[in-house]
Amino acid sequence: MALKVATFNANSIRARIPIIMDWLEKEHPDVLCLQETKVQDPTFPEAAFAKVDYRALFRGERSYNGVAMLTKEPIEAKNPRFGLDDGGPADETRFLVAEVRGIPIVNTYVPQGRDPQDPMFVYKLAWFSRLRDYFERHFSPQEPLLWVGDLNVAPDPIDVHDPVRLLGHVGFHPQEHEAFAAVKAWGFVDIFRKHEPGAGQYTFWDYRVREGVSRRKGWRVDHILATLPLAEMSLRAWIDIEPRVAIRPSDHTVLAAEFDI
DNA sequence: ATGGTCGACTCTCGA
Repeated sequence: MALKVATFNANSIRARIPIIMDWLEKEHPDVLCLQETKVQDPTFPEAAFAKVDYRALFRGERSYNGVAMLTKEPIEAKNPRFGLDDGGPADETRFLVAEVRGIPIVNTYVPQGRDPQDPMFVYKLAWFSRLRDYFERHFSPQEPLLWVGDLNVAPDPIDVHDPVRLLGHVGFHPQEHEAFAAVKAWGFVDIFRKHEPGAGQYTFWDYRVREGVSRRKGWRVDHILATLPLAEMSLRAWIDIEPRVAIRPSDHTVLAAEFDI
């Protein structure tokens, strides 16, 4: 049986309802993880997704952040949980874990970092370290586990359009590479890379770069990672550009993967 | 090209 999982930084879920609904109807994913929903919980557009038979888990705030998970199947009762649990800032609008068909799925909106000189950059680096600790405390690399979301880091030179010029910028900084690699080293396989080894495949284009999509000025900062036993069951992974070029485009687009479980 | 453009919301901030 196939499990189709996708992730999308919506940059306002209310502004993207049409393209998200279209994508659900086109692809029928089992799970769609969303970041930057930018909406408080009472205003989350739950009914729109219920119309196309998706349940929603969400935790948001006004203007910033916000995570959600849309699923076809019920979420198992022992989950979900929002936020980290290490005594630091929980960041409930950036971290959501829920179990679908027995597989825990961690959906994160990693702090963007703003600028390497900004205190939020240090916070971002620490966030990766806190994530690794979370995985260490709650899970085993020998068990199926998915980590998806907007991780706000392009891991390798092939993941940005100009690795020479961009090296040292937020999102493509050696300290971020190190921090992300340390979490991956706990036991994750980059599922997109496993299936698509080529350069120039991006999930994000800065609005401010003119004709960024057609000129391929992108970044691969959204990711789907899996522990080894689950990675061995992955069938394919792909970036769907359509939500980015729709009438009301987002700056990110959809990343999806399919597993034979 | 250290700019540019969105989205949320007061107007400027975050990305």
